[in-house]
Amino acid sequence: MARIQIDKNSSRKDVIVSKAAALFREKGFKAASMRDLAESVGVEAASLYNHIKSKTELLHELCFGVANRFMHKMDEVESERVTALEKIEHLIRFHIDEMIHHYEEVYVSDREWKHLSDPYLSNFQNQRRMYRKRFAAIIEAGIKQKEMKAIDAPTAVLILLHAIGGIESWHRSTQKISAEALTENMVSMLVGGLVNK
Amino acid sequence: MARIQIDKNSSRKDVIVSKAAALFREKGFKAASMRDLAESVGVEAASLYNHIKSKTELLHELCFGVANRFMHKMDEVESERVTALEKIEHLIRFHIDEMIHHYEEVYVSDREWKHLSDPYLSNFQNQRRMYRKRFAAIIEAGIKQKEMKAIDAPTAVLILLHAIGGIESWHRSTQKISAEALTENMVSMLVGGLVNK
DNA sequence: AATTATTGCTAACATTTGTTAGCATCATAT
DNA sequence: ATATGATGCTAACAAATGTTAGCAATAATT
Repeated sequence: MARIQIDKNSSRKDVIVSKAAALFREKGFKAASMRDLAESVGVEAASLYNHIKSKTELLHELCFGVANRFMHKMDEVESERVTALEKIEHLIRFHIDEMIHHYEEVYVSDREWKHLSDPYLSNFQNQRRMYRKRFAAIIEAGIKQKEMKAIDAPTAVLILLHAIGGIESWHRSTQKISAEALTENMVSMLVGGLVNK
Repeated sequence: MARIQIDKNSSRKDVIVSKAAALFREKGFKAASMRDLAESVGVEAASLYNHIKSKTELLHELCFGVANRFMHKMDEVESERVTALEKIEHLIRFHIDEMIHHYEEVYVSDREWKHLSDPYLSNFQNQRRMYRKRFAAIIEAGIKQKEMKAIDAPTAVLILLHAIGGIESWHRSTQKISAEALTENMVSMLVGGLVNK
């Protein structure tokens, strides 16, 4: 009889959630079936329900796991006693790092949250809006201090966040430059686009 | 008896494809059903098949319609007799313009092409790869001419294309700045991130 | 060793899905 | 006015989907 293999510090549910992230990333939430997931876990579809309540619960776990990490980082960065530009760079580096090392979860959270259902959906959207507002506020502070050029802060946020999402293409490319080189190139280009030269 | 309304220069199929773009953008290709589409067109689901062969054909039309427009523009820009930096700016402006005025099609082509099936899938992926290669080549030329700073060209392409995809958020935001302001802000930040200051 | 709680399997379910067949209705051209 | 092709409708289909029930096997606890 098949059994879901676990290593210490991770429950069987964790294994399922993690496999779900990979699958949802590859096929999209809607196109990924519970039977697909079961196969990737090495078990029959019905058996998954001993560990999870529903397919959507998997999406909740992924989306809010990611959202919470970003919110926590925002708290941290906001309380740093450094220039606005440095705060922005810290956030950018965090985003890049997350996108490199927790690719699947972050990607799924970013692209598939539409398939959440209320009240989770509104909740998630609110968190997202808040996060961007706080991000924009830092940029506006930097503009006021003349550290950055006078651009529309919400637009800058949108550019930054989506640009970093492009790391998806890096993951899928056959000839990857190193993670460090990728990071420095991105930071250089994105911060370079903000500063008051 | 219901009838698909057409205005001159657009067939009934065009109407369906256009409604499909809006629907696929909103719900995603997999989650959007033919019955949804039929309702949005104002007709019964089965009636759609008098005009189209399959659901996937709709995705083909959208994806290759967009891809062709971008390829055509690339041909045009490559043959311009201007600096590499100007070529890049032209491409950026074209992307922004497409994303503003043909939002739904471009967005769907960008996010849902995974659901194409071979041979269309490979075909589309190839076109995409080619486009990015040509884009990167222009950047590399600009670097050689010292117009831009020495960054990894494929990474720069990935940043540019994904950043512009962020216009999606602009469309959905309640308080939009004008399309012109959006364009100039984006160009300023993206070109600013490239130039050798 | 015996009992209990976890975990997995088979079978089945109700829905939803894309699509087709067959027929009715409309618009257009003769 | 009649014929013809285009367009629409109802009904139905097979396949795929998420999920549940009931039972068997395994692991954990006493």
